[in-house]
Amino acid sequence: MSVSSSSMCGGGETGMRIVVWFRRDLRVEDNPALAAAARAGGEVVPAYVWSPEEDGPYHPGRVSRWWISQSLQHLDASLRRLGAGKLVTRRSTDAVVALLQLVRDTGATHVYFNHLYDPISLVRDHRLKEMLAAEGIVVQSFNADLLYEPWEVVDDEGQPFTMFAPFWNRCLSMPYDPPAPLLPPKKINSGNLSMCPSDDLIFEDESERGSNALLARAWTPGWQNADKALTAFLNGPLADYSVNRKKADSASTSLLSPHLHFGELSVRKFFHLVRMKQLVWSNEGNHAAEESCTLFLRSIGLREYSRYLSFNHPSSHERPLLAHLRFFPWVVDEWHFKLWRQGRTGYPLVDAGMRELWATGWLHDRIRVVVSSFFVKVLQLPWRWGMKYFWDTLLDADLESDALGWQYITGSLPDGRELDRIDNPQFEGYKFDPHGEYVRRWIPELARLPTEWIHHPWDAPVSVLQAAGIELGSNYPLPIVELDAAKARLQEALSEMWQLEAASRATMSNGMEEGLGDSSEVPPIEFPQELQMEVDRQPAQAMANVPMTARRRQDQMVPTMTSSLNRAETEVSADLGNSEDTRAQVPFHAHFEPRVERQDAIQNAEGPAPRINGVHQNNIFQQPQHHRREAVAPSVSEASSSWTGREGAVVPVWSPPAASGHSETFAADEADVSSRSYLDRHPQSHRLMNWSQLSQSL
DNA sequence: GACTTGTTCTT
DNA sequence: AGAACAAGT
Repeated sequence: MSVSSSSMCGGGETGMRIVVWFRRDLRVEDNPALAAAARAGGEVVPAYVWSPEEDGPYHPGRVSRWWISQSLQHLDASLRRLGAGKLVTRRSTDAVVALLQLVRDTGATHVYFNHLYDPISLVRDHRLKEMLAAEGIVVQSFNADLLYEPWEVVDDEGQPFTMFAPFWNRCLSMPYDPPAPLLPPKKINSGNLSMCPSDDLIFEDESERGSNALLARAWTPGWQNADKALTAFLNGPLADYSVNRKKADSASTSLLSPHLHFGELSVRKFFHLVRMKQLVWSNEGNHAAEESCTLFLRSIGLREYSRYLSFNHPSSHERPLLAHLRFFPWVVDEWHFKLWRQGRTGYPLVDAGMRELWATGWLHDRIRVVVSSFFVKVLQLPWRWGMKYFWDTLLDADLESDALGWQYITGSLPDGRELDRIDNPQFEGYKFDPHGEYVRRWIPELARLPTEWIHHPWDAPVSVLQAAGIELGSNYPLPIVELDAAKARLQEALSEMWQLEAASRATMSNGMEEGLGDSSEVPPIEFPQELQMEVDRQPAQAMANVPMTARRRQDQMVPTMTSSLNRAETEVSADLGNSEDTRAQVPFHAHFEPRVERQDAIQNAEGPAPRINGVHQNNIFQQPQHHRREAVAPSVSEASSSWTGREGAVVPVWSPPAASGHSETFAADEADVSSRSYLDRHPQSHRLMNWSQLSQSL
């Protein structure tokens, strides 16, 4: 190594020194990278790098940042208890650079970390591995996040699955079980890190402090708390999950997703414990409880599948998987987008959901489907906007899961929902919220409306509305888009989509050369201003420890009470107490627009609305998959054949999935030649993570 | 017991 | 839309 030992903060004796790089695996238990480091007996340098600029528009939102900060404190305390010095933290615009620096600072000889599967991490980790290897550092990476690595789960022909059901069936019938969870290491051998510089990481700014303090009332990040929550769920709501999961409030759900997202909880431990419960209940003949386990495991399966999909189709967070969807003429209407975010669409269930999301950073899975389906099918807004808003506001924001969810809703999965069938929020309302309690909790304006009308106030007799103190169009909006109008518009849009698709096919077969697709690519619809505010537009300064706010949306500001019990006690009573003032709880930017403007907007929506052709007019040509066989990158095929235990030195590297029956219809996000890097093939990912900027800072 | 008709679910 | 399932003829 080129660094002299005198400059090393760890003392510099010639032993094995291992940097354990924590990311979204903020736990001590069942953490393969940490366990391997502890077992190796060398000195362990636990490290965390905060480099949000790398994530481009998908850098963590306020609530996520709050969670990280809490979780890191918890992790640090745990590590110290085990004998580790301290969690070394670094602030950088480039995690790879920061780690190289840390390796030099500490004289580390090894770097261990656990795998991630989002497109940004796949590329970054691959680069890290190459650069460390070039410096003679040993890199080992591990599976901590999944039951099985994506490349382990393939169909009978050895191809990746393109549908969830067969994927999950295969996971459940693999010839070997997912590894049993590891216990926390008994002792971590620490070098002397007292001189090793750490940066203070700042995850919130002044304006966020108040809101964040409220989060702490409802959530306790940290792996040990995650473990407690897990136990509570397994012994409590799990048994009734199959009966209760339809209810819109969160009493029946596990509330574990933020813990899972940050890796505070090991899915494998989770999986094994649920399976044990299932076995017990099965033996007892408790059919409902057994079914609950099956259903719950399925939701773990969806999480697995989201990583699987992201690995096999790295652009699935920005481009529809089914090629024809790229021609869908999304309606670019920022006003509707705003009304949706504010919970002012005139459809009570949708509005209640959006207000809960804003207020708490949480939404029941069913309601997520309702609001996103409304977004995509009734408003026909670009799905990426909705996904980005979810990303910014959800406490469990997770790029892979959210991409899967939105692709599902958009009809971009071979086994997803059809795009052309509009769900009726009124019917869904009576399904998920039969007594209107959920709506009344989040839309106090409607609190006095009888259940009969609660999900369709526009049908209510004037006398009923008057008695309830509701004046539609002023107190509470009329539907911003009528369902019938939406259906008609959707049909139009779909036929336009098919026409464009056919036209592109014609162009393609008209003798354009194959493979020109990528260069003429039309970028996806830009995010509107409101969604860009969280991106730091300043040129990033290395090591600058600035909070990343250039222009910030007005913060979420309602107390965060996620357990419905808490909610019932505090917020409801507060809401009902003074129904006049509760508007203060409704998210809005600066002010409510005057009524007149709203009427305009409604008319506007029903008349010709501004549209732009979704994406890619010229170039959506599916790459003919000539290279199927040789399409697997060497490192991956090596990995899939030699991967037995956890001790891999293999970093998952994206490689194009070979064609299977379905991938004919899949968009060509994974064009061709295997020898080129993922980045060469994915110009959009360059854009996403500002690759050029990162390269320059090297 | 083979038919209907209705309901729920789909990532 | 279509499959799987339930409950009624």
